[in-house]
Amino acid sequence: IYSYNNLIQLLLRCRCYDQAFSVAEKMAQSNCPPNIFTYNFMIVGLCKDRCFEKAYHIVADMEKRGCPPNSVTCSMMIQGLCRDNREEEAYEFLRQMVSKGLNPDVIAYSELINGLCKASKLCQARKILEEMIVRGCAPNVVTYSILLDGLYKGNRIHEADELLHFMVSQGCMPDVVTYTALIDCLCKVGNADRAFNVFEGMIEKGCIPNVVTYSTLVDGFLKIGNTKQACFLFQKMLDVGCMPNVVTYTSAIDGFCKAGEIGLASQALESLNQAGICPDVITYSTLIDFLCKMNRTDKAYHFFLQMIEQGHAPDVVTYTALIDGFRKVDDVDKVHTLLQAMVRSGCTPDVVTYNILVDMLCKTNRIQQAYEIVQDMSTRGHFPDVITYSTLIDSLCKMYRTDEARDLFLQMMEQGHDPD
RNA sequence: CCGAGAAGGGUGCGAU
Repeated sequence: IYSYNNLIQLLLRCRCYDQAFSVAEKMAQSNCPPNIFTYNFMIVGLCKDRCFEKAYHIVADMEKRGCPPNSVTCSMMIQGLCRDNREEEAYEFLRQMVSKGLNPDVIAYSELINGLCKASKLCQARKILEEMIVRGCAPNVVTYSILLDGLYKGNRIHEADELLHFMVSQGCMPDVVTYTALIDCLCKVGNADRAFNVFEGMIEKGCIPNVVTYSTLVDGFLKIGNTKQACFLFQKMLDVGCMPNVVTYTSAIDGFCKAGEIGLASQALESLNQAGICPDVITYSTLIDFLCKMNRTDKAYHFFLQMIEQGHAPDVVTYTALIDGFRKVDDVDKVHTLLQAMVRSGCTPDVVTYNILVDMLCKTNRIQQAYEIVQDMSTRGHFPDVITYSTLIDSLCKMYRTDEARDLFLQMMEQGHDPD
């Protein structure tokens, strides 16, 4: 059975589903029938490739063949469905499992809560928390941290505070992830100083910050322009033997660049290389964006070619940063070349890319073409946001076409976008 | 021999 299961896992990793299925079929007919691990391996593979119909089929098969799904099966299905933005279906699946007498465990519930939180369905997520408690499944620190992070990111700080007290009252102590989520929340609202207090508080309580905690704080301080404190934390993490990773370095490079501390930025880039850490697509995009903003599109393009050489595929953000750079130096040809290259490489322009094109057309007095782009983006499923509208409105106002501007303003509100 | 949580990059307007 071990050999069979290993083989199946290997086949699934190579996406050879048919072969994996036929091995499982052979097992079923041999004197070595598939066990729960065999089935769960198959389900995790299928979910990763969004083949949910096949996965459902296996779950049904398991019941028929006397090897009913367990809570691992359940949580993997929920995870897969949630990653495909099918939270409702995930919940339905969980309910079905419950009705068949299977008690989902804390991980299955946490998966569902995580999926709902990531989809900003916080009220539903809270309901699941209550539901699991009613069913006698105690949430753990992971469950609470998921919900807390969701509430923080949804700016529901007060609710989060209450939940934090509740979790502690249930004897569940915050861990490094719980603290880091809170620290990130404070940093994101520009309050890195309070985040730092939380950081000191967690140490006092014996909770050791890790590389994510430090990276969060370094980024938080850089985002409010406190280079000094960011450097202090960077040094502190080295002192305590916590090694910065590609995220820490990239965050530092971005922050230093934006603060105009070019010396520090190149130092960080050098340290990254010396530490033998591989820059990733975000590191490259950060550098490319900075160079573009300095009007050094030539250098930016050089990094763009270099990243491809190094085997890092540029993504929509990389292309968009470059496109923005080239249009700001009025290199319209390059903008079009890049757009084509982007689409050819399988990168779909998103609302930010479109907004740049809209702005480019507006600023060259081609409002009509800008409107056409907005039409086009909508048909491709990218709907204009408050920035698209502001770009058009600004340009119309500057041309004294205030009636049109007002119409757009009203249209924007009708579409549910509050003016910022 | 199988499953869960936290950190980094791109777009508009803005005083003289």
